[in-house]
Amino acid sequence: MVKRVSDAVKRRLPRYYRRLLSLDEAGTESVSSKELGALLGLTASQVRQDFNLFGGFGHQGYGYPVNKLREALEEILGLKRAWKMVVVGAGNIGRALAGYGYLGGDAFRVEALFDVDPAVIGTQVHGLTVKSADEMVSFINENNIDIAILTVPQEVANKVAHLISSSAVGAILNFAPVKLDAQENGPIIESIHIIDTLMSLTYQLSAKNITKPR
Amino acid sequence: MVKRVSDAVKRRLPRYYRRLLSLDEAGTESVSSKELGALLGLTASQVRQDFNLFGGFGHQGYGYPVNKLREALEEILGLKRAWKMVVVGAGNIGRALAGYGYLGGDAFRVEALFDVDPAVIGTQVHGLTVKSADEMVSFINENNIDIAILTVPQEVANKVAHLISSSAVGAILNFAPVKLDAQENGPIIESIHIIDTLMSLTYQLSAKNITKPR
DNA sequence: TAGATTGTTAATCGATTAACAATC
DNA sequence: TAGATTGTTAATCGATTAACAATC
Repeated sequence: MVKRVSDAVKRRLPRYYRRLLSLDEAGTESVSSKELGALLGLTASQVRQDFNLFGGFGHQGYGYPVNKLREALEEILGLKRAWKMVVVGAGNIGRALAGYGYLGGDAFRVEALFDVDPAVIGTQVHGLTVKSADEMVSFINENNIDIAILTVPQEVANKVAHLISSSAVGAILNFAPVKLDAQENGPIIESIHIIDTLMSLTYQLSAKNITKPR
Repeated sequence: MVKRVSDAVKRRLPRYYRRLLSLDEAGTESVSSKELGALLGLTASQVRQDFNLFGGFGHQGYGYPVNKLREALEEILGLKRAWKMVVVGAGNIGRALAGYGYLGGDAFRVEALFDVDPAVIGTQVHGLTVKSADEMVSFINENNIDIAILTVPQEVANKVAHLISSSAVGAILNFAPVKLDAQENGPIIESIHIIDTLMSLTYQLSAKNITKPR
């Protein structure tokens, strides 16, 4: 009954959720596929196709009940429970993410922060004491960590990712600007390449200047 | 002669570039579309199609000259010049990005960091003195800033984005978890929604457990 | 009821993959 | 030369859009 969920849909689900959350908080009772599509830059068809992958949430002539759909998405996205995370690498980005609180909610919790630098180990970051990377794998396993956020320098990213993959962690969120080698039966990997997005901007800015100089 | 570059290609260009850079630094002279595709998880066809959008860089029977292709991508992506940036919002992520240095290179430079909090204004972050948001637009215009990195709380993100759009900035890199309203003839906007990527992970972790419990 | 809007099938569009002649 | 690999056209695949009967 459950159809295949494409990557494109997978990426849209959080966007639907965020918007439905804000509609719900604003007290909106229902929303049509057309309205929601307009808010997100999608067609009404696309919205309906997407929601129908997970079941019929709408009512003809009425639209979708905001609260009910929000709840359903919360369930689908796994936001009804808390997820335990560790941050690996206490550099700029790592330290920033260690203070991460989810939109006022509590789905994501950073339980520990690791580094290899003796000068950094033992220091306090957002109420956490930086731990030695030597303790990482055992900490992940003993504390049932779900997600490891990888913010180490690119030179060692794959080495550290391998180490993480030897633990029981479920997923890695990678911020290093390298492609991590996927492991057979290893953690799910998603990457955020900030530098790629910056380059995409400079590409567009450069291309723009060719056709339409400012 | 230049064909339309799809969003999918636009997102692959930085990945090609990063890989070619590391191949070049490793002294590799040539790479075939098959080899490069394998390194990036793409088909050889796709690699050849992509490069052919920008001209014939390859040689039959030989492949692509790494250094020449890297140079070409550097040109295409606009990395031969420096881009001036400001960070708007001196919170966790903003402060982290203010210390941003590009992969040892010098294409991206953070020139200033702005905030509205009087307690933060005037403090030092990575060698920069946090400036008042009141000075932002004039600073952007007087210093020919190319890119504004937006790291303010979501509640004010669109308001601040509007303000930024009233300046001469070319692009906004948005980290706030909201969709920014696109402006007619306004800056190019790209967003990095960290929370969306986390939700995509928990979706996958949840879906995984339904079919294959651990 | 009449109007609105869904769920779902069919049509379209675009991106990816395959194929292969050209040629280094 | 023979083998390898490109550039490019054609085929396939999948995602998006359109259409419309069902129905609230």
